[in-house]
Amino acid sequence: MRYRKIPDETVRRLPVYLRGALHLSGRGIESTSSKELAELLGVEPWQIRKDFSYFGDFGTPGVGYNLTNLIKHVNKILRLDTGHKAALVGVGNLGSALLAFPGFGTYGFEIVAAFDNDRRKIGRRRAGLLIEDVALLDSLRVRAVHLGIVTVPESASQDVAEALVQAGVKGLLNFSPRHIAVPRGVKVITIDIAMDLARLPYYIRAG
Amino acid sequence: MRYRKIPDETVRRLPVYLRGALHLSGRGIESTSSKELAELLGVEPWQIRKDFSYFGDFGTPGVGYNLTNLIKHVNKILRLDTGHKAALVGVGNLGSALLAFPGFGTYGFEIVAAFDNDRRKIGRRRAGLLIEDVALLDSLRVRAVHLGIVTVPESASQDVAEALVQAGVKGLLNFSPRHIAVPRGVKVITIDIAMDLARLPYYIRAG
DNA sequence: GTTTGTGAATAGTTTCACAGCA
DNA sequence: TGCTGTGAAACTATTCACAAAC
Repeated sequence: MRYRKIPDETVRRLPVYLRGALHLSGRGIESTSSKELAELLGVEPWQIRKDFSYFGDFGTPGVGYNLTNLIKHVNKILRLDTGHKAALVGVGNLGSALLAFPGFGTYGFEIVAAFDNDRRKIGRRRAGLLIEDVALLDSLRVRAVHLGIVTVPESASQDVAEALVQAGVKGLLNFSPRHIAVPRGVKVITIDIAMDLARLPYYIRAG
Repeated sequence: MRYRKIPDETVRRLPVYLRGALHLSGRGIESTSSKELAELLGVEPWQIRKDFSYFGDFGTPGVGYNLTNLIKHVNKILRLDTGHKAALVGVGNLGSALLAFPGFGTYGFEIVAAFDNDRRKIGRRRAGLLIEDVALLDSLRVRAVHLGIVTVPESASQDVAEALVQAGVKGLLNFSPRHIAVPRGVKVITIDIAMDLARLPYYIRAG
């Protein structure tokens, strides 16, 4: 059935399915089933079918899902079909690692700008990208960059986020361990690495 | 009330509260309220109170929460009170960044070993830590290391995970973009950075 | 026979509203 | 008065089971 409200959890899982579909497709496979995809991704088949059911008929009963078709549809739903430019702010250890990280290309992202406030870094290059002065963040508006990756220290992340929003950025991937307040219409996803590690010991019983 | 089943979502949020409590405590503040903590962390006050209610009486009605007490209790619930040793496998860009990352200390973690399979890296140092041969992962057992951080390429992560489990590791923080299968009793938390970024465009309307 | 798509049942989580304590 | 702690209500998500499609 079409046009029901899409659960947030479904949106969270769609990139997982997309990753699996791209993986299989990259190996020359043309179609898959919810069972096969579920096994690959470590999820349940009915979850996949249910999630896809919110968006319409992806598959063919008795046969499965055509991968090209599946990838095309999920890309469209997630608005990944047009490609996206991102700017990274904070070229420290983590920032440098992300600039060199090939994984963003998988989903059609390209980091087109890097900023820092350190005079010794500005003007240099990392992973082929010129490091610009963070004071000149506003140039992102004319460059049509709508995504920002924040890898600055905790103490600077709110200010940097505000500057990015000021420059027209609509989505932020925040690696600093704190909540970032943004206006309506801007979405922040925070990855707090230490915090994720902090959940592990709870699940380790009688170790 | 004590000893109800603790929702997974509550366990996921406890490190957030801990982070907030540590932040306030570090500024010399002695007590807080669910309202103040909620504002700091960008969550709702009743959510905090509800979550804490699963574990017993943390607070004082009319007053709030004593931060020292709160931190001690949450640390204990999350089993962070004893400290944990972690080993990192894969000293590439991301791995190197994580070795230098100070945030793990916040929750009592220490990375005590780093491994790679690259002959040119083995024997060298990163962030003060000797890079060891991944073939000698088994030494982790006698070193009582129970947590592993996996920053190897996708193609190697399942093998590395199995070697870590073989060496007695009970919890894995996986940065490779794929599902890792592990035996019962071992917990994996996967951070797929590109995938998190891939969710952003969906939430950006009329941009 | 196989696999999808989905209502219905079940399970889990969030939110409310307020009693009770300091 | 102010703030916690928590049942109950409202909401959301997962799981099942099977009819329909190939």
